[in-house]
Amino acid sequence: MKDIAKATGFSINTVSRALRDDSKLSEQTRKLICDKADELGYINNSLASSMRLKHSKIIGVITADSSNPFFADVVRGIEATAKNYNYNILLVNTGESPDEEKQYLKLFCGRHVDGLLIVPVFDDESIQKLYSRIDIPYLFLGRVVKGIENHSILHSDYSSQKEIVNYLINKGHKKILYLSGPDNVSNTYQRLNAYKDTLIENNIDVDSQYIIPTSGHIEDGYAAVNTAINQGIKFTAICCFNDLVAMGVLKSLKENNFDVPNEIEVFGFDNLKISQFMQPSISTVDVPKFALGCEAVHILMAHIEDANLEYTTKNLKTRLIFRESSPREIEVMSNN
Amino acid sequence: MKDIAKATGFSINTVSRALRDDSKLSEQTRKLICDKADELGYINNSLASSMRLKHSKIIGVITADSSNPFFADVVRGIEATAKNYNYNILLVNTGESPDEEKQYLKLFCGRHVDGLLIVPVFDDESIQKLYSRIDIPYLFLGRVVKGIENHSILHSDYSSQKEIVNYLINKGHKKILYLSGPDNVSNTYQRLNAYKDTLIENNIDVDSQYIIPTSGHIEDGYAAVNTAINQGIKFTAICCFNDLVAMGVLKSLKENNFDVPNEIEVFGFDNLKISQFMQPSISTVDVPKFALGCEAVHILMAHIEDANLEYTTKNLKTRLIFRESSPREIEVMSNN
DNA sequence: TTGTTTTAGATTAACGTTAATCTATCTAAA
DNA sequence: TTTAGATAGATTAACGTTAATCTAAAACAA
Repeated sequence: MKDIAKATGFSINTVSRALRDDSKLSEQTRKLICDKADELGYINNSLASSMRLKHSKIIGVITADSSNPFFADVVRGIEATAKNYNYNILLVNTGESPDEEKQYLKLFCGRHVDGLLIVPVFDDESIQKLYSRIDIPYLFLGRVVKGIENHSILHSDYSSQKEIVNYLINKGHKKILYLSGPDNVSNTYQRLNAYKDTLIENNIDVDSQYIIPTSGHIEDGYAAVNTAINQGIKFTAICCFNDLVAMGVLKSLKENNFDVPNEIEVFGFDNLKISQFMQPSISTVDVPKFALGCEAVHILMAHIEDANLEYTTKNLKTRLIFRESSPREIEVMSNN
Repeated sequence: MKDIAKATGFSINTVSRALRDDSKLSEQTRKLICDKADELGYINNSLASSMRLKHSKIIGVITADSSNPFFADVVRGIEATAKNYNYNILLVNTGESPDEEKQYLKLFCGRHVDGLLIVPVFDDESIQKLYSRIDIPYLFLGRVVKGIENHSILHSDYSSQKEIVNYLINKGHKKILYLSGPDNVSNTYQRLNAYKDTLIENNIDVDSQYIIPTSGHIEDGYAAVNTAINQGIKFTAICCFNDLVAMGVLKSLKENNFDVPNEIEVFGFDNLKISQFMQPSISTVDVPKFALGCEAVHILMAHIEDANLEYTTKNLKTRLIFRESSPREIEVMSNN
């Protein structure tokens, strides 16, 4: 800007105004300055602007793992919507580590992002304290943080998982394997509890052998089922923490010559795009991932615009999707 | 910092030094200040620091689509490596649009990122001009930009694709469908040229009917094969621009009752993790995605540290991976 | 005692932008 | 002719941090 001022003879401030159409400078002056700016390849230094303006037009996104297709979709939603508001996103991954989460939280505060969208880990007291101190608007995506109410935007984990288990039980399944999710993630507990509760409500014993923890990756599903089979555990259906796990499950089942769905039915969770391309295609819960990201930005923006706006937790609708790995028709199982 | 200064009675500058262990203040003073900083929950304003320091410790990443598992892996590599250098990344997606690329390029320059890692679109003159003006170190990932040499870090697209086609021809295939990639991407041309060149070298006519453009998504592969079959095109092998397309191909083939690989062999590209979990598992080219990201950061850092370092293009090694969709054994085809 | 060195900390300018406030000039109405 | 009002642009302080430079006091040697 200094160079432009020097080159055009105007004051540095007049240049700033011209570049922003701020005050009514004469069209002639404005044009002159802007042309010179183009010529010199001027690019506004947004560090300086942000510092002065007290906002950065950036929203910080702390996700667990953006290479996971689930979060990737959420992030796409965030990005697309943020762009409409003329915001950019700064994206980091915690890999589900509370320490990373804390570190990035501070980083973003220091960079003065205008808002924060977080896929948080579940259970860590010091994080709670950190959040209580943060004066930037923030929202949790698809998860809940103990002790911090009303900052989440959720998808109905508990009820969806219940629906699945109920459906399988109604179909006659009694031996349902549950491949659970990673440790420090609220969805894991909600889904697992739904599984247990539903069994109990239907007078089926909850056998801890039938609950296998995974970290939610495709190879975990593969390994878990292999192990279960080797241990001689008998089952006629498998509920997976997510579609990725279900994909691994399918491979193990195939290698062990189990017919899906006729011998074993498989249910995933999330409705990743690939799931419909698997053979067999995977029955699952459609979680509105992209919409979750969009909605989160909308809500966050409302909080950015009005610092006094009260937080409320929102719950997004999901729906079961029946595909080849566990088709809707009751007949399939009634034959057995 | 002002508050800390006020609270402790030291000058604002002494506070700054204490917080950075900069000069040798007495341990007592340092401790006093740092404790107070903790108490007040002080977080360094990195906007101000960056402005003063002339570096941001951020590297800007412009990717085509980070929800694509390929780029997701690359980004993971970038992120992991950047973290070792104590850098953070600012991630944006262009969706293969030259305009977006230009816009983000300016954005990052304005934000004074210390370096730029870009998955660029191919063919746009104005972008060339932009790049020539940028005074921030930058590298292109896995792609080439016309007119800007030596800024790329590549994987051997042309030679890998040739290897595949040669392999299929040697197996006896003459009718090889090629599902090509998106329009403005250098890999598309390199792979397509490899396909054409190899056919010609083997005295097989290049029939334009056998080359079907896709935008590289899973549903494109599905649609393309459906169309080809409906048009009555006969083929015994399909080369896909990438694994995603191959996955769509597999579904179409299955629905149309073609046996893979006995009737039709399928080859992908990229070696996504999921590819080995497909049924049948997909033969493909292993592109070192994560390593590409890592390597890119290493090189970029070298350029950040030494502005005069000369750019050279690096080519990463790939290798063919034979799986069920096109197994290695020659016997498979020699029966036909 | 004097002078030199060391230690501890303060003063100040700067990074690039913005915005409140101010000044000068021109126009037009009273 | 005088003056209010509009128009065009300049001056200046501020955002939060850092670093070069400076000052004061203490420590030590000759």
